[in-house]
Amino acid sequence: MEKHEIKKAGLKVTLPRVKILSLLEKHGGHLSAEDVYKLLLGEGEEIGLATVYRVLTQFQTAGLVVRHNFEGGQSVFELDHGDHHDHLVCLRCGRVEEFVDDTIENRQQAIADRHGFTIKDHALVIYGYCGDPNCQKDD
Amino acid sequence: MEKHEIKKAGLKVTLPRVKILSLLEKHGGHLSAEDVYKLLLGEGEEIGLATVYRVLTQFQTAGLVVRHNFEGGQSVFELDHGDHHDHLVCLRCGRVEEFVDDTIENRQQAIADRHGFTIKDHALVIYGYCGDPNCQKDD
DNA sequence: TTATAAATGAGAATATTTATCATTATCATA
DNA sequence: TATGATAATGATAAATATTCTCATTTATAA
Ligand SMILES: [Zn+2]
Ligand SMILES: [Zn+2]
Ligand SMILES: [Zn+2]
Ligand SMILES: [Zn+2]
Repeated sequence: MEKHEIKKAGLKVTLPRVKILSLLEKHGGHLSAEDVYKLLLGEGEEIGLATVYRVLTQFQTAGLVVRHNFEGGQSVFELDHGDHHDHLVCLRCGRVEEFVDDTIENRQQAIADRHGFTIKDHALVIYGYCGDPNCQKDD
Repeated sequence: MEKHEIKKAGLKVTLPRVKILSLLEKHGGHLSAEDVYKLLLGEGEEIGLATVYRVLTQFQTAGLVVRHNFEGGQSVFELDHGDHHDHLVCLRCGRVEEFVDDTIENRQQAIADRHGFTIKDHALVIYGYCGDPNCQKDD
């Protein structure tokens, strides 16, 4: 239940927080702050955009969600299920697919070691055209 | 010579374009549009920020520079020497180091194939703390 | 040299995100 | 359950990054 997760994160259980977390759980995908805002408005909820940004950032700090900075404007957020993954993003339709590759993950560690870096995070995004015929046709 | 590269790119050879390209060649590193703007102002050049953005975007389109969207606000630009590479970014001092790993590059292609994606581009950024003692100490 | 088309620079406009602050809601305690 | 200290909210302003507009200047080919 959302309330428990929010409490566990050390945050007060408020209506906006419950609504945002529920939406992320229901939707599943990768949503921008504005997406979340508009979807909640569409559901008849009263919420402010500033609150959405604030809460998403708090959820990120608490480890409930991850933020991704794909190309093009807005950050997107998704629930953090603890399973790190990287992304394929379609430049035509915006579809996002997820993947993990242990070989890549391991190579990154080796590279960081060689450069004397301590890894805190990483982001691998493959941009391209997804399998949809409309996205594959070149113009 | 810069003039030739600009002409080759199908762009008129103008003072701002030559200055920006020279700066990128001289500096070598990863500069934001604002960095470029301020460095040129510091050299006594008269140039507008809008022109810097415009020209960098044109250079990117022409394949003279690459744009990277690291975490935290501004895009950064570097000369495109045709040698693709990915980046290590220090979260403390901002240092940027470059690397290429053929294994990672190949794995990406395999992943895209499996998902039916046609790769157009990709970005791999490893964030962490670089070797500098000031950056390694945790607080 | 001149005409034409393109480029520039200043500032307005847009887009995304964060900060401010008066009001409201939460929740531990009584 | 009522209360009050404290934290959260939402409207709006502000900050940040980038793009657009347009009058003026500049490049280049004839
Ligand atoms: Zn990964
Ligand atoms: Zn994902
Ligand atoms: Zn790469
Ligand atoms: Zn680089």
